[in-house]
Amino acid sequence: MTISADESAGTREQILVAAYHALEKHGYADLTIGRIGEEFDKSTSLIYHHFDGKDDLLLACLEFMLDQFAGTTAHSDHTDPKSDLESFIEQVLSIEGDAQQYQLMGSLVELRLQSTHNNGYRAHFDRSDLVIQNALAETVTAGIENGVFKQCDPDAVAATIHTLLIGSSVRLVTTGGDGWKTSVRDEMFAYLADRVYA
Amino acid sequence: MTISADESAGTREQILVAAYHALEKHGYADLTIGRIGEEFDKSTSLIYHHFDGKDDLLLACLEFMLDQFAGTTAHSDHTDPKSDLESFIEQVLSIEGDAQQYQLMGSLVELRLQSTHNNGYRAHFDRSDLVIQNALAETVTAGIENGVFKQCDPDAVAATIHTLLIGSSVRLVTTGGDGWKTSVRDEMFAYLADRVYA
DNA sequence: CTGTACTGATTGAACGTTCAATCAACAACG
DNA sequence: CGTTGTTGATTGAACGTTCAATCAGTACAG
Repeated sequence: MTISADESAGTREQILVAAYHALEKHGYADLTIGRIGEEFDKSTSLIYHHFDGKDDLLLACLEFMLDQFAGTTAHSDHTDPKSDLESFIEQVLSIEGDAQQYQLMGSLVELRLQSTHNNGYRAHFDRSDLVIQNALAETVTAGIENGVFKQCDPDAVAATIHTLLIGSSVRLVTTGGDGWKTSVRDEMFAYLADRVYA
Repeated sequence: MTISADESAGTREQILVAAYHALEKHGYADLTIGRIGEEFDKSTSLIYHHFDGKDDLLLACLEFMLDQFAGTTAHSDHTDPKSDLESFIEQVLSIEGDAQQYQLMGSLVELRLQSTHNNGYRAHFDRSDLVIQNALAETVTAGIENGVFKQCDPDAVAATIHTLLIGSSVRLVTTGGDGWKTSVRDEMFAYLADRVYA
């Protein structure tokens, strides 16, 4: 999932991509309008011609990323729900390898925390959680219909996995050790084996 | 767990308590040295006489809080490990009721996120995770020895619960809906019933 | 007299945002 | 065809605010 914008893209989209790259490079805490401006070839103040301000831009950038995610994840064929589930989990837990994705994950958690003060962000992450959880629940439902999974509550399983992955993301980007990681993975798979897999 | 400092306390501790209350009141994002100064009766600039700076003060405040936590939690008699475990979980999941504790939980997540840029914070939360996980693991171990719990890996169970609670904390302070909460609670207890309870 | 605790004023930097001015494209009109 | 008016994109400079940190000076204890 690489994001780029050639010169043909509209200015507004160029700015969105610039914000994305600035997030990758600096994280949210060190993100300034100036640094976003450095990531594209026009003037920094032009941003205010296309967006109401910093928050407006970042919110649009989040929507941009979520659409990107929804586009790639949605409409899986659901041939192998078990591997869909496990590779989704693995993708989160093994993100340390890619430095950019790792930084981006940190930025996303930082942005999520802004929901505390800002209702716009809160609305976004409410929707974001819904999208991700529904994708997970759909996978579980498909597995039940395939007979690969036993009867269970797909939404509850999805909510639990998602919450566990949020916790894992936070620990990944904020703590040093990784002894917890294999433990959590093992227990999560044991939970799935007990409660979900047929 | 109420924190206060009467006039007899040393100035350094008064400042720590002031920082704690400022965190409760404003959250980390809106926390300034000035606002910490408002929370105690001496001059704001006095802070720099007792601490190297903002980061130094907040780190000391975190240590202060962790010691407080370790003091109250440690040395439980472990008579009823099952209820110890469940009330710990419930305490996190039901924090919305207490506005101050809720704000503080948000602040703690915000502070945790600083580990991304700041090694001092990272070291603290490494230790903090260790303390909490060890407390949980001790409870599980006690349960196994009591015969209330079946044979399992106490550290792995502790890591999983702790990660799930971190994720829950983040969702609690950052999202609106709470449909996920009862789902997660139910699945978590089902996980415990399958993997831990005898 | 010496050092420690403490204070109020001040500094300097960073940052989001605004704004007047310029430029390029294009349509209308005589 | 050439002039003029209009609109949106773009720029660089500047403003106002916030905030962490510093500093010179005062009070007081030993």
